[in-house]
Amino acid sequence: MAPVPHRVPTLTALPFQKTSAETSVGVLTPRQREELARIGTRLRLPARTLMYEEGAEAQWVFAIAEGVVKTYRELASGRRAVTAFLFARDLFGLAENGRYVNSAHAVTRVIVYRLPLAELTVLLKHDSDMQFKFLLKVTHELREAQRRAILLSRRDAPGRLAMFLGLMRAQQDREDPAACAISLPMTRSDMAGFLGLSLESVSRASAELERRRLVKFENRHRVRVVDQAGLSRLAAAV
Amino acid sequence: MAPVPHRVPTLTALPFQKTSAETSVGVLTPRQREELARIGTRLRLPARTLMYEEGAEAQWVFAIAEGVVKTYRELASGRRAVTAFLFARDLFGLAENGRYVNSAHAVTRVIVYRLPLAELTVLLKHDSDMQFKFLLKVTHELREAQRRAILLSRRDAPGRLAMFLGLMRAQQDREDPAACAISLPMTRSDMAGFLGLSLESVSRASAELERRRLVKFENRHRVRVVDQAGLSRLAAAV
DNA sequence: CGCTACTTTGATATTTTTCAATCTTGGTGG
DNA sequence: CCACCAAGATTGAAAAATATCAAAGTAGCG
Repeated sequence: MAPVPHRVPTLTALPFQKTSAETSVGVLTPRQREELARIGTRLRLPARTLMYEEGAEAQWVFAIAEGVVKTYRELASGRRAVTAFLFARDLFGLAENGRYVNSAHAVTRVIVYRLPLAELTVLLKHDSDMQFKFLLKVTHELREAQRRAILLSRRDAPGRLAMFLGLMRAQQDREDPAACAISLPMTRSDMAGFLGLSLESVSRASAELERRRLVKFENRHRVRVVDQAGLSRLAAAV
Repeated sequence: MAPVPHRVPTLTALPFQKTSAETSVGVLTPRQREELARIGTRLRLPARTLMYEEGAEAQWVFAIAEGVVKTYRELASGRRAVTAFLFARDLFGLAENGRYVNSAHAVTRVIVYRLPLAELTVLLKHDSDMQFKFLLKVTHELREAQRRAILLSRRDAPGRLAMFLGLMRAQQDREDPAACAISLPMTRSDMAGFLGLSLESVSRASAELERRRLVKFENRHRVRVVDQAGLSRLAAAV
């Protein structure tokens, strides 16, 4: 896949129907990207920026051009449940009854397009083809959420972590298929919030994967896959 | 909300933006419902009918008029992970690259509309307003999947079950707001698959909720809520 | 260079899973 | 109409895993 310039917003998703080439489509046309750029604002935000909070009035939808974002909910216990990690070409901030359902934080430095909901709605209703691509995208995110639910239905921490590494790898393959190292820009605490584990369990599961010689942590935010087959086997052994 | 006749297919979802009344919109117009009915086939299926299997070629999308459907995946371990329970006015069977990502089974006797994917796609691209309602619906299902992920990130079985009962209650409130009993048409095994617990744990959690006098099981498929406040408190104590 | 936030490691407690046996219930056929 | 059967559900005891609490170790950043 040719790299897509990020001067203007775009999306990727898999189609409903079979395509001859298995490339992910849903990429917007240059024309559609210009239209989005016209109604939206390009923002460059430092890491750890709070982009919006759960329950706040939702005026915008966001499309990521670069970087990683997490969406999460604060639970009554004080725990933060991470609902998703989002990457370049992903969409987030779809509100319910005019209010955001999650909070959103920049994990790394990010470049996002902030799209006003009202104008986006008008645009989508006028451009049926673009709307279809949004539909594909949201469907794609639904399937991602289902995959995560399957991950969470596992009981063993090393297995959950192995699946998580698989998800991250698949994500990053789109950007750089040759990479044999997986980047984990989020903290262990974020991972714990995503994996439904305690922070300590994530740490121990990491050590366990390393002990089994499946991966090697080059540093806290970078894992090299040592035994791809073994890691995949563990990830698939749900 | 007035009951909607099910002669023709429909959908419900919550809007992105704030509506004066908080009723769930996204309900199709009579005209749109007729268009769907025209391209689709109304099917009446007995309980336990297999509607499609994971990996099969996806020719149709389904809309439920009556009854309950489960979508699930068979895991390598033999466990069945239930990805969703679906009810009247829900949509399922959205494929990826022309193949179903889950299998679908009728839990009860169901009436569904089977919509040919190719024709539906054309229809959506022509009827921008209907497509927007599909977008709302899929977004709604995405949020449901996120809620479930939060449920799964809990560790305690009684808490998970309490949240599940809350979800079921919210679902059934749409149909019959006055009901103080929750119907659980699925088996304990299905619930276990949805909750990421063992069948035995679901059984024990049910007994525990009853012991705490939060609910009373009238029979295996029907629970009466005895202490609504206590049940909600437990469900919210994530 | 030292602080602070993040991470790892250790020991114990809690919870669920697992394996096994028993009990119910709904459907079927004599 | 009743008895039987099989699938589904419950209960019990032991084992396995993670959570929790506590303390020590790292690493990045000013």
